[in-house]
Amino acid sequence: MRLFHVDIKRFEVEGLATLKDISEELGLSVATVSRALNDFPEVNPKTKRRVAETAERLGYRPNRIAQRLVTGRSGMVGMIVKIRADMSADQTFFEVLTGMTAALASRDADLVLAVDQGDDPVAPYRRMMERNILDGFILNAPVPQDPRVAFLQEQGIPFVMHGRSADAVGYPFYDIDNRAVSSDAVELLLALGHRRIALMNGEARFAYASARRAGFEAAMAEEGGKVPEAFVADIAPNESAAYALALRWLSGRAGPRPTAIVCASTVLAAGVFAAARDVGLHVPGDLSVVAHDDALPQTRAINFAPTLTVTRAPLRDACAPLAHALIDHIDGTPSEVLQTRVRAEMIVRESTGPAPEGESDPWP
Amino acid sequence: MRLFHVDIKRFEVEGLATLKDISEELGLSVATVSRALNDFPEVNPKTKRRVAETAERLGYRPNRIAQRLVTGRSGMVGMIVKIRADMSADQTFFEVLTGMTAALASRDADLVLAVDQGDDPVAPYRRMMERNILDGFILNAPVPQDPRVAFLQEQGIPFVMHGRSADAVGYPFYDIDNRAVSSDAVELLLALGHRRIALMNGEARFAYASARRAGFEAAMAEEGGKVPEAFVADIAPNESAAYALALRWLSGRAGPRPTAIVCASTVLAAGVFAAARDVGLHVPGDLSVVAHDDALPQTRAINFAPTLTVTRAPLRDACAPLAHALIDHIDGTPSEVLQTRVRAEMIVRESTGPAPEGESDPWP
DNA sequence: AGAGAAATTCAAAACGTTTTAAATTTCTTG
DNA sequence: CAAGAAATTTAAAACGTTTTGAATTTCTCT
Repeated sequence: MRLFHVDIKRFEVEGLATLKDISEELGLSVATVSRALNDFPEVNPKTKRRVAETAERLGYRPNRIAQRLVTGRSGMVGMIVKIRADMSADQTFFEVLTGMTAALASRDADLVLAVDQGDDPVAPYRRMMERNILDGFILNAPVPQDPRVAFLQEQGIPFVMHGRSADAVGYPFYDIDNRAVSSDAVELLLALGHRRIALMNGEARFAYASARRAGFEAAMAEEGGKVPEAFVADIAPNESAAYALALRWLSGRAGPRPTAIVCASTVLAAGVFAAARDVGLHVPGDLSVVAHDDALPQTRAINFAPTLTVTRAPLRDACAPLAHALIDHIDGTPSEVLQTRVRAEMIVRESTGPAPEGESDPWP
Repeated sequence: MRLFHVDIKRFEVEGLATLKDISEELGLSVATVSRALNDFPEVNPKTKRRVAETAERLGYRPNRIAQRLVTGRSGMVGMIVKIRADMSADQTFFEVLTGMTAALASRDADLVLAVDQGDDPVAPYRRMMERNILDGFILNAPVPQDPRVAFLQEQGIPFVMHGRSADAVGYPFYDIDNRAVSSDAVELLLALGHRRIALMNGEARFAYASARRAGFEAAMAEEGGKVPEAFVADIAPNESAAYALALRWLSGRAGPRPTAIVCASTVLAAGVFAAARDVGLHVPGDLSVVAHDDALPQTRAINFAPTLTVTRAPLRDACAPLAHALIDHIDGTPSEVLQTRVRAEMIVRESTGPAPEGESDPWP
């Protein structure tokens, strides 16, 4: 690529002042102007005021590129968005996007998005890194042994993860206790007398799904129960997949009917509700349903009839902590103090009730 | 914001070579290494080869920040995405995104996205411009007297527009002939004997909707027809709005029933189909339907039953021309030669047929 | 061998900013 | 007033790359 300098200059913003302009007008050095604007303590307050006023008047704006060249920092952090073949993205996409944009803005940082449709999870990071413009990355949807982690750590690129790829990791993250998401739900249902509890989990490839399955199975094992394989399922995150599976479970075709189902999301719960209705089961009289709720506008648990009992962890609550963690990490804070674990809140609503009479037999 | 240099350096990529490393190893000047890598004609081919091989071996990658500082170019172009209050975006979003990303990559450029939920259309551009990192912008969904255009032109920032805000504009664009979208549909329907043709248009605030209304009304006027106001409607781009309006039209509550409807999108056509079915009308026997088709995967005209007659202009076809126009414009090509107008293709399928017997009376 | 032309490479400046360490100025004290 | 300390400002180098115009090298011809 042949780069030109002469013609391009006409596209530069007219009237933009540099430190040099300010220094000439005030009879100060460029270094002093820079130190004044950056609030260095040894600069006289009066000098600081004069510099600030002149900068304002001349419309000075720092050249971020020049800053980046010297400091290695641009104030821009990246996020890669995975696009599916059908041109959709995870439904949480915009929620995260807007929350993260706002949170980063409070730290004078900008979010830079890029999309990816490829098969190599690392390639888009490599590509964005090549520009050498970004300060760091925000990662989400971790898988066990996430190759992105290895790559970014090897390259020494700061990043934070929404979720985590393992229990103990060497990077900053914000994660809910996914074991507790399942075990809390199981404990509530056990307390209500349920013994045949099924898990409708998220996609197996994600780390959160592994943790939830582990938490579910551990809680069931505490009660002395071993759940049949058919009733612990990892499925695609859509209502129709949930509907089909729930139909099989509730029709008795897969074995004894569960009296309760723990769902990975409110979307799956909607499918379960529809299946229960279609086989003539009443929620919660015949079947109790608990779901995990990311508190997305489109899938509100309170919009369900009956209202949905949930483990609730608003996705949006992750944005500010993640943004701050990333900026702090870029500033030099060690990873260990930037790892946030939160427990989802159990909110009992109408979709859970006592196990039906005569339906307290455990899984065989 | 206080910027630091010392501690941050530990995040720099290990082992990255600079031009200086190459020049030292080969005993050449930094200038020659640069000129060799940038294929300057006066550099000896043998020298070029030696430089290229050494760069490859040392893992040299250009520091884009340094290039940007000298040339004013970063190879990154921006696009602002409007997010609605319900956390959704235009359904064309991902289609444009992926197409544009690929097209820009072929020009060694990257797309940088930012989201906006505010009320001021100009503010996000101002904010992104403040970083002084982007080479230009891609704009879409123009409105008449688009304030973004005025702002970016005043600031001398290169941009291209998908669509245009007026008939004659001073910036590069890629646009379909929206007048012809309507008039082509009307002409087809007139040729089939239809006289009572209604227009279900897009949102009035967009420039394309104005053009389509004008084209529709002009084509109907050619036939000596004046369409009643009630049958030329600007509506929200969703199926339920279309369904409700079509019900009113087809029930006869708004006046004589139209024998044909021209829809702004396939989404609206789906609403019209549903309404026709619900009032017992047959498509195309009782009602012909033509829609504009952006050829999005989710809203395929061939997925309709009966298959849909459309004016077709795949949204994706805009991506490469827009990407190239922007890079060329940044390179100095004048706007006038970067303005592309395309005519949508008329594809006649099953949803259009002759006007029903005894239904050839024009609008009153 | 010398002169002139052509080919090739180089030194230096530029881009705008930050920061180290030195220089300069101001203040305090005897 | 002079000396010393503290406060403030500055010169210079750095960041990595590009490009102008000059310098150097190579080639050709007499």
